[in-house]
Amino acid sequence: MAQRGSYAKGVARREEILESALEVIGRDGYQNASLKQIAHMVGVTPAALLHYFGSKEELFTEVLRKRDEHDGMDPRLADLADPREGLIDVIRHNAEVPGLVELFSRLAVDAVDPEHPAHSYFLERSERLRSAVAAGLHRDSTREPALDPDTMARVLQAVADGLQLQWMIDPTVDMADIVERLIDALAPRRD
Amino acid sequence: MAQRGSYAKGVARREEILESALEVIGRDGYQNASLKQIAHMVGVTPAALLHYFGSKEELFTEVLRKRDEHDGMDPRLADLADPREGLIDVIRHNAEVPGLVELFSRLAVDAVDPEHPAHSYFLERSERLRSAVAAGLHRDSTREPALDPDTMARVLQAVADGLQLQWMIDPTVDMADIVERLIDALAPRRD
DNA sequence: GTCTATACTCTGATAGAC
DNA sequence: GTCTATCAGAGTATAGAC
Repeated sequence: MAQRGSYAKGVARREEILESALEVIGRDGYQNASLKQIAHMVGVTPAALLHYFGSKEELFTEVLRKRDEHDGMDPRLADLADPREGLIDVIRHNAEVPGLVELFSRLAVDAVDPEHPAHSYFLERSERLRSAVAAGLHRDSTREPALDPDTMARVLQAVADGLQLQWMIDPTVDMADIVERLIDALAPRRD
Repeated sequence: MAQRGSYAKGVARREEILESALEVIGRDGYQNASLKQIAHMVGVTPAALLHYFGSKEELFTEVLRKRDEHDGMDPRLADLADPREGLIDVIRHNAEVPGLVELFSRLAVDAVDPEHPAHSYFLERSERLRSAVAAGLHRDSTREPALDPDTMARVLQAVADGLQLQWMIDPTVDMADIVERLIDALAPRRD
Protein backbone atom coordinates (compact mmCIF):
# COMPACT_ATOMS: atom_id res chain seq x y z
CA MET A 1 0.00 0.00 0.00
CA ALA A 2 1.24 3.48 -0.90
CA GLN A 3 2.26 5.94 1.81
CA ARG A 4 1.74 9.66 2.00
CA GLY A 5 4.88 11.67 1.43
CA SER A 6 5.18 12.95 4.94
CA TYR A 7 4.80 9.48 6.38
CA ALA A 8 7.46 7.98 4.12
CA LYS A 9 9.82 10.71 5.18
CA GLY A 10 9.31 9.82 8.81
CA VAL A 11 10.13 6.19 8.18
CA ALA A 12 13.33 7.15 6.39
CA ARG A 13 14.30 9.45 9.22
CA ARG A 14 13.78 6.69 11.74
CA GLU A 15 16.15 4.43 9.82
CA GLU A 16 18.65 7.24 9.47
CA ILE A 17 18.59 7.89 13.20
CA LEU A 18 19.01 4.22 14.10
CA GLU A 19 21.97 3.84 11.77
CA SER A 20 23.63 7.02 12.99
CA ALA A 21 23.20 5.91 16.59
CA LEU A 22 25.07 2.70 15.84
CA GLU A 23 27.78 4.59 13.99
CA VAL A 24 28.38 6.97 16.87
CA ILE A 25 28.61 4.11 19.35
CA GLY A 26 31.12 2.29 17.15
CA ARG A 27 33.22 5.44 16.90
CA ASP A 28 33.02 6.93 20.41
CA GLY A 29 31.78 4.07 22.58
CA TYR A 30 28.34 3.87 24.20
CA GLN A 31 29.40 6.11 27.07
CA ASN A 32 30.09 9.07 24.83
CA ALA A 33 27.21 8.52 22.44
CA SER A 34 24.92 11.41 23.37
CA LEU A 35 21.67 12.42 21.74
CA LYS A 36 23.43 15.60 20.72
CA GLN A 37 26.13 13.70 18.82
CA ILE A 38 23.64 11.48 17.05
CA ALA A 39 21.34 14.39 16.23
CA HIS A 40 24.27 16.34 14.83
CA MET A 41 25.21 13.45 12.56
CA VAL A 42 21.65 13.25 11.25
CA GLY A 43 21.48 17.03 10.91
CA VAL A 44 18.66 17.67 13.38
CA THR A 45 18.26 18.66 17.03
CA PRO A 46 18.12 16.21 19.95
CA ALA A 47 14.42 16.98 20.35
CA ALA A 48 13.78 15.55 16.89
CA LEU A 49 15.13 12.19 18.05
CA LEU A 50 12.75 12.22 20.97
CA HIS A 51 9.89 12.91 18.59
CA TYR A 52 10.46 9.52 16.94
CA PHE A 53 11.57 7.57 19.99
CA GLY A 54 10.28 8.60 23.37
CA SER A 55 13.63 8.49 25.13
CA LYS A 56 17.28 7.69 24.65
CA GLU A 57 16.81 4.23 26.11
CA GLU A 58 13.92 3.46 23.79
CA LEU A 59 15.96 4.62 20.81
CA PHE A 60 18.76 2.20 21.61
CA THR A 61 16.34 -0.61 22.36
CA GLU A 62 14.94 -0.04 18.89
CA VAL A 63 18.42 -0.42 17.39
CA LEU A 64 18.64 -3.91 18.87
CA ARG A 65 15.12 -4.84 17.79
CA LYS A 66 15.80 -3.72 14.24
CA ARG A 67 19.01 -5.72 14.09
CA ASP A 68 17.21 -8.88 15.13
CA GLU A 69 14.56 -8.32 12.48
CA HIS A 70 16.80 -7.56 9.58
CA ASP A 71 19.73 -9.89 9.95
CA GLY A 72 17.38 -12.39 11.47
CA MET A 73 18.63 -14.27 14.46
CA ASP A 74 15.62 -16.53 14.30
CA PRO A 75 15.99 -17.89 10.76
CA ARG A 76 19.59 -18.85 11.27
CA LEU A 77 19.11 -20.34 14.69
CA ALA A 78 15.73 -21.98 14.47
CA ASP A 79 15.53 -23.16 10.89
CA LEU A 80 18.92 -24.74 10.49
CA ALA A 81 19.14 -28.44 11.11
CA ASP A 82 22.51 -27.98 12.75
CA PRO A 83 22.34 -25.44 15.58
CA ARG A 84 26.10 -25.34 15.72
CA GLU A 85 26.45 -23.68 12.33
CA GLY A 86 23.69 -21.20 13.12
CA LEU A 87 25.17 -20.09 16.41
CA ILE A 88 28.67 -19.76 14.99
CA ASP A 89 27.37 -17.77 12.04
CA VAL A 90 25.81 -15.28 14.42
CA ILE A 91 28.99 -15.00 16.48
CA ARG A 92 31.16 -14.46 13.41
CA HIS A 93 28.78 -11.80 12.20
CA ASN A 94 28.78 -10.01 15.55
CA ALA A 95 32.56 -9.76 15.49
CA GLU A 96 32.16 -7.43 12.51
CA VAL A 97 29.90 -4.96 14.33
CA PRO A 98 31.70 -3.83 17.50
CA GLY A 99 29.25 -1.00 18.20
CA LEU A 100 26.36 -3.41 18.20
CA VAL A 101 28.11 -5.80 20.58
CA GLU A 102 28.89 -2.97 22.97
CA LEU A 103 25.32 -1.71 22.81
CA PHE A 104 23.94 -5.18 23.40
CA SER A 105 26.17 -5.89 26.38
CA ARG A 106 25.52 -2.54 27.91
CA LEU A 107 21.74 -2.70 27.59
CA ALA A 108 21.74 -6.29 28.86
CA VAL A 109 22.89 -4.91 32.22
CA ASP A 110 20.73 -1.79 32.24
CA ALA A 111 17.68 -3.87 31.32
CA VAL A 112 17.93 -5.71 34.63
CA ASP A 113 15.71 -2.89 35.89
CA PRO A 114 12.11 -3.99 35.13
CA GLU A 115 11.29 -0.38 34.21
CA HIS A 116 13.88 -0.30 31.45
CA PRO A 117 12.33 -0.35 27.95
CA ALA A 118 14.62 -3.20 26.92
CA HIS A 119 13.62 -5.41 29.86
CA SER A 120 11.03 -7.45 28.00
CA TYR A 121 13.18 -7.43 24.87
CA PHE A 122 15.95 -9.30 26.65
CA LEU A 123 13.61 -11.68 28.46
CA GLU A 124 11.82 -12.66 25.27
CA ARG A 125 14.89 -12.81 23.07
CA SER A 126 16.72 -15.02 25.55
CA GLU A 127 13.77 -17.32 25.82
CA ARG A 128 13.41 -17.64 22.03
CA LEU A 129 17.11 -18.11 21.49
CA ARG A 130 17.40 -20.83 24.07
CA SER A 131 14.37 -22.78 22.91
CA ALA A 132 15.60 -22.56 19.31
CA VAL A 133 18.98 -23.94 20.29
CA ALA A 134 17.46 -26.58 22.54
CA ALA A 135 15.07 -27.68 19.79
CA GLY A 136 17.90 -27.84 17.28
CA LEU A 137 19.99 -29.97 19.59
CA HIS A 138 17.08 -32.25 20.31
CA ARG A 139 16.44 -32.69 16.60
CA ASP A 140 20.06 -33.34 15.68
CA SER A 141 20.57 -37.09 15.95
CA THR A 142 24.17 -36.93 14.75
CA ARG A 143 25.36 -35.61 18.10
CA GLU A 144 25.37 -36.87 21.66
CA PRO A 145 24.95 -33.92 24.08
CA ALA A 146 26.52 -34.35 27.50
CA LEU A 147 23.84 -32.19 29.16
CA ASP A 148 20.10 -31.87 28.71
CA PRO A 149 19.14 -29.53 25.81
CA ASP A 150 17.84 -26.72 28.04
CA THR A 151 21.01 -26.57 30.08
CA MET A 152 23.10 -26.83 26.93
CA ALA A 153 21.24 -23.87 25.48
CA ARG A 154 21.71 -21.84 28.64
CA VAL A 155 25.42 -22.64 28.73
CA LEU A 156 25.90 -21.75 25.07
CA GLN A 157 24.10 -18.46 25.51
CA ALA A 158 26.23 -17.67 28.57
CA VAL A 159 29.45 -18.53 26.73
CA ALA A 160 28.49 -16.39 23.76
CA ASP A 161 27.67 -13.38 25.98
CA GLY A 162 30.70 -13.89 28.21
CA LEU A 163 33.09 -14.23 25.29
CA GLN A 164 31.81 -10.96 23.91
CA LEU A 165 32.97 -9.24 27.09
CA GLN A 166 36.40 -10.81 26.72
CA TRP A 167 36.55 -9.95 23.03
CA MET A 168 35.55 -6.32 23.49
CA ILE A 169 38.43 -5.66 25.84
CA ASP A 170 40.82 -7.87 23.87
CA PRO A 171 39.85 -8.27 20.19
CA THR A 172 42.39 -11.03 19.61
CA VAL A 173 40.01 -13.47 21.31
CA ASP A 174 38.58 -15.77 18.65
CA MET A 175 34.98 -16.20 19.81
CA ALA A 176 33.80 -18.41 16.97
CA ASP A 177 36.71 -20.81 17.27
CA ILE A 178 36.21 -21.27 21.00
CA VAL A 179 32.49 -21.89 20.69
CA GLU A 180 33.13 -24.31 17.85
CA ARG A 181 35.52 -26.38 19.92
CA LEU A 182 33.27 -26.19 22.96
CA ILE A 183 30.30 -27.58 21.07
CA ASP A 184 32.40 -30.39 19.65
CA ALA A 185 33.59 -31.25 23.15
CA LEU A 186 30.19 -30.94 24.77
CA ALA A 187 28.10 -32.60 22.09
CA PRO A 188 30.46 -34.88 20.17
CA ARG A 189 29.43 -36.49 16.93
CA ARG A 190 28.31 -40.07 17.27
CA ASP A 191 30.63 -42.60 15.68
CA MET B 1 52.36 1.54 62.82
CA ALA B 2 50.07 4.06 64.50
CA GLN B 3 48.15 6.62 62.42
CA ARG B 4 47.44 10.23 63.19
CA GLY B 5 43.83 10.87 64.13
CA SER B 6 42.91 12.77 61.01
CA TYR B 7 44.51 10.17 58.80
CA ALA B 8 42.72 7.30 60.52
CA LYS B 9 39.46 9.17 60.11
CA GLY B 10 40.09 9.51 56.41
CA VAL B 11 40.62 5.78 56.08
CA ALA B 12 37.38 5.07 57.92
CA ARG B 13 35.52 7.52 55.69
CA ARG B 14 36.85 5.77 52.60
CA GLU B 15 35.54 2.45 53.86
CA GLU B 16 32.22 4.01 54.76
CA ILE B 17 31.86 5.50 51.29
CA LEU B 18 32.70 2.25 49.53
CA GLU B 19 30.17 0.32 51.59
CA SER B 20 27.47 2.92 51.09
CA ALA B 21 28.09 2.90 47.34
CA LEU B 22 27.48 -0.83 47.23
CA GLU B 23 24.37 -0.49 49.36
CA VAL B 24 22.85 2.15 47.10
CA ILE B 25 23.51 0.05 44.01
CA GLY B 26 21.87 -2.98 45.60
CA ARG B 27 18.83 -0.92 46.49
CA ASP B 28 18.37 1.34 43.46
CA GLY B 29 20.45 -0.29 40.73
CA TYR B 30 23.64 1.09 39.26
CA GLN B 31 21.76 3.46 36.97
CA ASN B 32 20.19 5.38 39.83
CA ALA B 33 23.20 5.27 42.11
CA SER B 34 24.30 8.90 41.96
CA LEU B 35 27.04 10.56 43.95
CA LYS B 36 24.31 12.58 45.62
CA GLN B 37 22.51 9.44 46.88
CA ILE B 38 25.71 7.89 48.21
CA ALA B 39 26.85 11.14 49.79
CA HIS B 40 23.48 11.53 51.47
CA MET B 41 23.74 8.05 52.96
CA VAL B 42 27.21 8.81 54.33
CA GLY B 43 26.04 12.21 55.58
CA VAL B 44 28.30 14.39 53.43
CA THR B 45 28.11 16.23 50.10
CA PRO B 46 29.02 14.79 46.68
CA ALA B 47 32.15 16.94 46.67
CA ALA B 48 33.45 15.07 49.71
CA LEU B 49 33.30 11.80 47.78
CA LEU B 50 35.31 13.30 44.97
CA HIS B 51 37.89 14.41 47.48
CA TYR B 52 38.64 10.80 48.39
CA PHE B 53 38.22 9.29 44.94
CA GLY B 54 38.95 11.43 41.94
CA SER B 55 35.79 10.60 40.04
CA LYS B 56 32.67 8.48 40.17
CA GLU B 57 34.24 5.84 37.96
CA GLU B 58 37.32 5.60 40.18
CA LEU B 59 35.13 5.23 43.24
CA PHE B 60 33.30 2.26 41.76
CA THR B 61 36.51 0.72 40.48
CA GLU B 62 37.77 0.91 44.06
CA VAL B 63 34.71 -1.00 45.27
CA LEU B 64 35.62 -3.89 43.00
CA ARG B 65 39.28 -3.79 43.97
CA LYS B 66 38.43 -3.84 47.65
CA ARG B 67 36.09 -6.79 47.17
CA ASP B 68 38.83 -8.81 45.50
CA GLU B 69 41.25 -8.02 48.32
CA HIS B 70 39.02 -8.79 51.20
CA ASP B 71 37.03 -11.82 50.16
CA GLY B 72 40.02 -12.91 48.16
CA MET B 73 39.32 -14.42 44.81
CA ASP B 74 42.93 -15.51 44.51
CA PRO B 75 43.21 -17.67 47.63
CA ARG B 76 40.13 -19.63 46.79
CA LEU B 77 40.93 -20.06 43.13
CA ALA B 78 44.68 -20.50 43.09
CA ASP B 79 45.38 -22.37 46.32
CA LEU B 80 42.73 -25.01 46.12
CA ALA B 81 43.73 -28.30 44.64
CA ASP B 82 40.33 -28.64 43.01
CA PRO B 83 39.54 -25.56 40.88
CA ARG B 84 35.96 -26.72 40.60
CA GLU B 85 35.22 -26.11 44.27
CA GLY B 86 36.97 -22.74 44.20
CA LEU B 87 35.06 -21.47 41.21
CA ILE B 88 31.72 -22.68 42.51
CA ASP B 89 32.40 -21.12 45.91
CA VAL B 90 32.92 -17.77 44.26
CA ILE B 91 29.76 -18.10 42.20
CA ARG B 92 27.67 -19.06 45.21
CA HIS B 93 29.06 -16.13 47.13
CA ASN B 94 28.31 -13.72 44.29
CA ALA B 95 24.67 -14.78 44.26
CA GLU B 96 24.39 -13.25 47.73
CA VAL B 97 25.60 -9.80 46.66
CA PRO B 98 23.40 -8.64 43.77
CA GLY B 99 24.69 -5.06 43.87
CA LEU B 100 28.24 -6.26 43.40
CA VAL B 101 27.30 -8.45 40.46
CA GLU B 102 25.50 -5.58 38.79
CA LEU B 103 28.43 -3.24 39.39
CA PHE B 104 30.88 -5.79 38.06
CA SER B 105 28.89 -6.49 34.89
CA ARG B 106 28.31 -2.85 34.24
CA LEU B 107 31.92 -1.79 34.67
CA ALA B 108 33.09 -4.73 32.58
CA VAL B 109 31.40 -3.06 29.61
CA ASP B 110 32.37 0.52 30.44
CA ALA B 111 35.99 -0.56 30.94
CA VAL B 112 36.23 -1.52 27.28
CA ASP B 113 37.31 2.09 26.84
CA PRO B 114 41.10 2.13 27.47
CA GLU B 115 40.69 5.47 29.25
CA HIS B 116 38.34 4.00 31.85
CA PRO B 117 39.97 3.65 35.30
CA ALA B 118 38.82 0.03 35.52
CA HIS B 119 40.39 -0.94 32.18
CA SER B 120 43.60 -2.37 33.60
CA TYR B 121 41.71 -3.84 36.55
CA PHE B 122 39.66 -6.04 34.25
CA LEU B 123 42.58 -6.98 32.02
CA GLU B 124 44.74 -8.03 34.96
CA ARG B 125 42.00 -9.75 36.92
CA SER B 126 40.90 -11.77 33.90
CA GLU B 127 44.45 -12.82 33.24
CA ARG B 128 45.04 -13.88 36.84
CA LEU B 129 41.75 -15.70 37.10
CA ARG B 130 42.30 -17.66 33.93
CA SER B 131 45.84 -18.70 34.72
CA ALA B 132 44.76 -19.77 38.21
CA VAL B 133 41.99 -21.94 36.79
CA ALA B 134 44.23 -23.30 34.03
CA ALA B 135 46.96 -24.16 36.55
CA GLY B 136 44.45 -25.85 38.83
CA LEU B 137 43.09 -27.94 35.99
CA HIS B 138 46.56 -28.88 34.88
CA ARG B 139 47.46 -29.96 38.40
CA ASP B 140 44.31 -31.97 38.98
CA SER B 141 45.09 -35.48 37.81
CA THR B 142 41.68 -36.86 38.84
CA ARG B 143 39.99 -35.23 35.85
CA GLU B 144 40.27 -35.56 32.09
CA PRO B 145 39.57 -32.14 30.47
CA ALA B 146 38.08 -32.23 26.98
CA LEU B 147 39.82 -28.99 26.00
CA ASP B 148 43.24 -27.51 26.67
CA PRO B 149 43.49 -25.75 30.08
CA ASP B 150 43.66 -22.21 28.66
CA THR B 151 40.55 -22.69 26.56
CA MET B 152 38.80 -24.37 29.47
CA ALA B 153 39.63 -21.39 31.68
CA ARG B 154 38.37 -18.94 29.06
CA VAL B 155 35.15 -20.90 28.62
CA LEU B 156 34.55 -21.14 32.37
CA GLN B 157 35.10 -17.43 32.80
CA ALA B 158 32.72 -16.69 29.93
CA VAL B 159 30.06 -19.00 31.36
CA ALA B 160 30.36 -17.43 34.81
CA ASP B 161 30.02 -13.90 33.41
CA GLY B 162 27.24 -14.84 30.99
CA LEU B 163 25.25 -16.67 33.66
CA GLN B 164 25.40 -13.58 35.83
CA LEU B 165 23.61 -11.66 33.11
CA GLN B 166 20.91 -14.33 32.95
CA TRP B 167 20.65 -14.48 36.73
CA MET B 168 20.34 -10.73 37.20
CA ILE B 169 17.32 -10.54 34.94
CA ASP B 170 15.90 -13.85 36.22
CA PRO B 171 17.11 -14.75 39.74
CA THR B 172 15.67 -18.28 39.53
CA VAL B 173 18.66 -19.28 37.40
CA ASP B 174 20.90 -21.52 39.50
CA MET B 175 24.36 -20.42 38.41
CA ALA B 176 26.35 -22.71 40.68
CA ASP B 177 24.39 -25.79 39.69
CA ILE B 178 24.86 -25.16 35.98
CA VAL B 179 28.60 -24.55 36.30
CA GLU B 180 28.92 -27.64 38.44
CA ARG B 181 27.27 -29.84 35.85
CA LEU B 182 29.20 -28.18 33.04
CA ILE B 183 32.55 -28.90 34.67
CA ASP B 184 31.58 -32.50 35.28
CA ALA B 185 30.59 -32.85 31.63
CA LEU B 186 33.61 -31.03 30.27
CA ALA B 187 36.26 -32.49 32.58
CA PRO B 188 34.87 -35.81 33.81
CA ARG B 189 36.51 -37.71 36.61
CA ARG B 190 38.75 -40.51 35.45
CA ASP B 191 37.49 -43.95 36.27
C1' DG C 1 3.44 14.83 11.08
C1' DT C 2 8.01 16.90 11.44
C1' DC C 3 10.79 19.63 13.75
C1' DT C 4 13.13 23.97 16.25
C1' DA C 5 13.65 26.77 20.21
C1' DT C 6 13.73 27.12 24.74
C1' DA C 7 13.90 26.01 29.34
C1' DC C 8 14.11 22.90 33.20
C1' DT C 9 16.37 19.41 36.16
C1' DC C 10 19.86 16.48 37.32
C1' DT C 11 24.42 14.82 36.75
C1' DG C 12 29.56 14.68 37.68
C1' DA C 13 33.03 17.91 38.33
C1' DT C 14 35.95 22.25 39.73
C1' DA C 15 37.48 26.37 42.65
C1' DG C 16 38.09 28.29 46.57
C1' DA C 17 36.49 29.52 51.41
C1' DC C 18 36.52 27.68 56.05
C1' DG D 1 39.22 17.50 55.03
C1' DT D 2 35.02 19.20 53.99
C1' DC D 3 31.76 22.62 52.53
C1' DT D 4 29.48 26.11 49.36
C1' DA D 5 29.05 27.87 45.02
C1' DT D 6 29.24 27.25 40.52
C1' DC D 7 29.95 25.01 36.16
C1' DA D 8 29.11 22.56 31.66
C1' DG D 9 26.79 18.90 29.85
C1' DA D 10 23.33 15.46 29.83
C1' DG D 11 18.40 13.93 28.94
C1' DT D 12 13.88 15.58 28.67
C1' DA D 13 9.32 18.40 28.46
C1' DT D 14 6.70 21.87 26.25
C1' DA D 15 5.09 25.35 22.88
C1' DG D 16 4.56 26.33 18.74
C1' DA D 17 6.33 27.06 13.62
C1' DC D 18 5.79 24.85 9.31
